[in-house]
Amino acid sequence: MLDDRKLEVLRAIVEDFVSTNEPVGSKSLAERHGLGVSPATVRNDMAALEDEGFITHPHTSAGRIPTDKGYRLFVDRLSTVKALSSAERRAIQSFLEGAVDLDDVVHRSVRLLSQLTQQVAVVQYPSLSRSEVRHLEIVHLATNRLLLVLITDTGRVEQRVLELASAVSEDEVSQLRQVFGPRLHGVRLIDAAKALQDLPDAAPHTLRPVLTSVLSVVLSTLVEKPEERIAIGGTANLTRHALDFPQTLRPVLEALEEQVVLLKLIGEINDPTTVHVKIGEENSVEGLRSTSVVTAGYGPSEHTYAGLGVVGPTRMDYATSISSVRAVARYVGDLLAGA
Amino acid sequence: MLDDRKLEVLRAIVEDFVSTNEPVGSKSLAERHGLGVSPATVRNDMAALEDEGFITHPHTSAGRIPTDKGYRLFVDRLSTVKALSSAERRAIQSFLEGAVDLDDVVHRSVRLLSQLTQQVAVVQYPSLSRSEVRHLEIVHLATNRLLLVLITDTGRVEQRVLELASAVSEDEVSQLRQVFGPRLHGVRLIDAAKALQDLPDAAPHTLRPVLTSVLSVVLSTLVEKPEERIAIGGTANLTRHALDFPQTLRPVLEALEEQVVLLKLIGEINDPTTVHVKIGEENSVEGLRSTSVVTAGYGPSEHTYAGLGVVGPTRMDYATSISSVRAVARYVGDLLAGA
DNA sequence: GCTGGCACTCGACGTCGGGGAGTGCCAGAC
DNA sequence: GTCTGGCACTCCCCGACGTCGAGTGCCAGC
Repeated sequence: MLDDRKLEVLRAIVEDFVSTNEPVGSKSLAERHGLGVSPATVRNDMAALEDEGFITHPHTSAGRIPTDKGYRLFVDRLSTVKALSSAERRAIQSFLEGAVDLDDVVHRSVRLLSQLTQQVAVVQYPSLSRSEVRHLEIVHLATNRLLLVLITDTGRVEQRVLELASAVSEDEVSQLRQVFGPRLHGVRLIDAAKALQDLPDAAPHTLRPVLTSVLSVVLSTLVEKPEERIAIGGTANLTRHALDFPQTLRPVLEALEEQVVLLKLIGEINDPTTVHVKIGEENSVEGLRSTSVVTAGYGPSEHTYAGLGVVGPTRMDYATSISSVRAVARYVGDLLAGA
Repeated sequence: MLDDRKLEVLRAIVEDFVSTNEPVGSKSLAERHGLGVSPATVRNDMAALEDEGFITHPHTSAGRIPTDKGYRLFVDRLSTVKALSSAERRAIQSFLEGAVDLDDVVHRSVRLLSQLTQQVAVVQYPSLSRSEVRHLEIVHLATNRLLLVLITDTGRVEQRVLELASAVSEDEVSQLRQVFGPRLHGVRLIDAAKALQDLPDAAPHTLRPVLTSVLSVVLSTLVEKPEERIAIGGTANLTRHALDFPQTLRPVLEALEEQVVLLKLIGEINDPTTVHVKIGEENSVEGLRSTSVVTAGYGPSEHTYAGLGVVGPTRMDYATSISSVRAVARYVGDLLAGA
C-alpha cells in the first residue's frame, strides 16, 4: 500500500512544507528531491497518500500539505534524529553550568530550549513530591510563631509560617529539629507520610501539641498538595509563525498562561526515558489543537524529577525540537543529580 | 491658545478613540458629546489641536487620532481618576489574602492586575537589597559543605551552597549561627556590609577561615549582586489589541521577555508614592515605543519594596489602568508589611 | 467667533479578468 | 503493471477600475 517511494514523497512534502510554509506541488517536489520519477508519478503517489489521510490540499488547485496524521507518520518512521554538534553540546553544558541556584537552572533551561528550537519552551521545576528531603529547618520566629523551611536534593526551597496556639521555647524547637531531622533526611516527600506516622507516639508528651501542628503543616501543604511550579519562555517565537495559526494566537497564549494546563501537558508523559510528541488534534488541551508539543522527563530514569518541552506550530522542525529537548533534559537531569 | 472647549474636544477624541479604535471625525464627535457647537467649529478646534501636535490624522480624509503628546496632556490634565467600586476593592483584598507565600502573592498580583486592566501585568519581587533580614540559617550539609538560607521580612528566600576548603564541625557551625544571627537580624541588606564589617576581628581565631568564606558569599552574592526577580502575566491580552501594533507584536513580546528590560522599566520610578505613566516614545526601551507603561512602587512610602505595573497599547484606558495599579500596589504593600 | 455650504481627497470595498500553479485523467511507452 | 507526457480544467492571486462615503479645508455670511 505504502511503498518506499510514497513514504519518500511524504517525507519530502513535510520537509518542504516545514521550510517554506507553502503547499508543495508535484513539479517542484520532483525537481528538488532526486526522486528520479516524473511529476505525474509523484501526483499518483500524492493521490494515494491523500486517500490514506496523510496529506490534504487547501483547495482544488493548490499543492499538498501534511495532515496531523502525516506528521505523525513522519515523526514515527521518517524523521532522522539529528545529533547535536559537539559545539552545541558544549554550549549547552557551559550555559547551564553557570547557574547559581535552582531558579537560575530552570530559567537558563527555558532560555536555552527556546533559542535552540525557536519555539516556546516550558520547564517544570523538580516535582516536590518526587524529591528527597535534604533538610527541614525549623526557625523560632517568635514565641508562638515558627517558620518551616524545607530544602530538597534538587534545590527547591519551600517555606511556611506557622502560628501556634501556645508559646514554645527555644529548647523545644531544637527538640523538634532533632525529632524531624533524622526521619526526613533522604526521604522522598511522597514517602514522608509513612516515615512520620509513628512520630506522635515516639515523642515526649510535652512536645505533643506543637509537634502535631508542625506535622500537619508538613503533611498537608508540602506532601499532599505540593505546589508544582513551571517556567515558560520564548513566547515571542510564536509571532515568528503567526501565519500558522488559524486566526490569532490568542488561544495559544491563553493556554500557555494557565499553569494547570501546562502541568497537564507535561504530566502526560508515561515513559520518562523517551521524548514524547503530541501533534495537533492529539493534544487534550483545547487551545493547543493547532500546535505540537514535544516533551521529555528529566532526572534519573527510575524517578524523574519533572518534565520539560517545547510548544510550536504543527509545522515545526521536529528533528531539531526532539533532539534539543532530549539533550537539554539530559543535561539538566545530570546537573541537578550532581548538585 | 488652548481654551476649555479645545481641551474638551481633545478629551472627547481620546475617549472615543480608546473605546472604538477608529479615527474620530468632527460630525460624530459633535453629536455624541454634548459640545453644543457645530461640526464645523469642532473642525476648527481640531485643526488647532493638530497644529499644536496633540492629534494627527492617518491620511487626508480620515478622522483624528491622538498623538503621544495628546495622550500625555490627557493623562496629566484631563483624565478623571476613576475610584474603584467597593466591590472591586473587596475582590482585590480577598483575592490577595488567600496567598500562602511570597510566590503566591506575586503571582496572584500579576493575575489580578492583568484581569483588572486587560493588559499585560508586571510585578517585581520585593527587592532583596531593600528588605530586612529576618533569619540567616546555616545548614551543615556535609563536612565541608554548607547551605546558606537567607529569609527576609517580605518573605523572600535565597539559598547558596558553599564548598569549604577544609572540614568544619557541627559545633563550629552553631557558633557561626550565633555570630551572624544577632548582627543581621532586622538589618536591611543594603546596610549589611556595615553591620558585618568588624566580624572577622571579633570572632575567635579558630573560626576565622570558615567565617570569611561565609561572609564573602553573603556579601557578594546576596548583598552586592542581589538577584532581582520579576513575574509577568496576561500577555494574551496583547492579542486583544493586536491591531494597535505597527506590524506584529513581536518586538513587544521580545522586550517583555527580557528581565533586564523589565527591571529597567520598573526601576525608573523616582517618586515611589505616585503612579507613573510613560507614553509611547517616552519609553526608553526600543521595543516598547508603541506601548504605554503604568507603574507604581509598593510597600512603605519611606522605602518601597519594589515596583509593579501594566504594559499596553498607547491607546489604553488610562483611568482604569492608573487606578488599578494604584490599588493593587497599595494592597500588596500592606499585605507584605503585615506579614 | 460660530455656522452652513461646498468642492475635494482618499481609503474601503466590490467587481472583473488575466495569469499561473497545480490537479486529475487518459492514452501510450517500456 | 508501472511510469510518463499531454491536456483540459479549476481556482487562487493580483492588479486595475469604479463607486461610495466619511471626513476635511475653506469661505462667505450671520
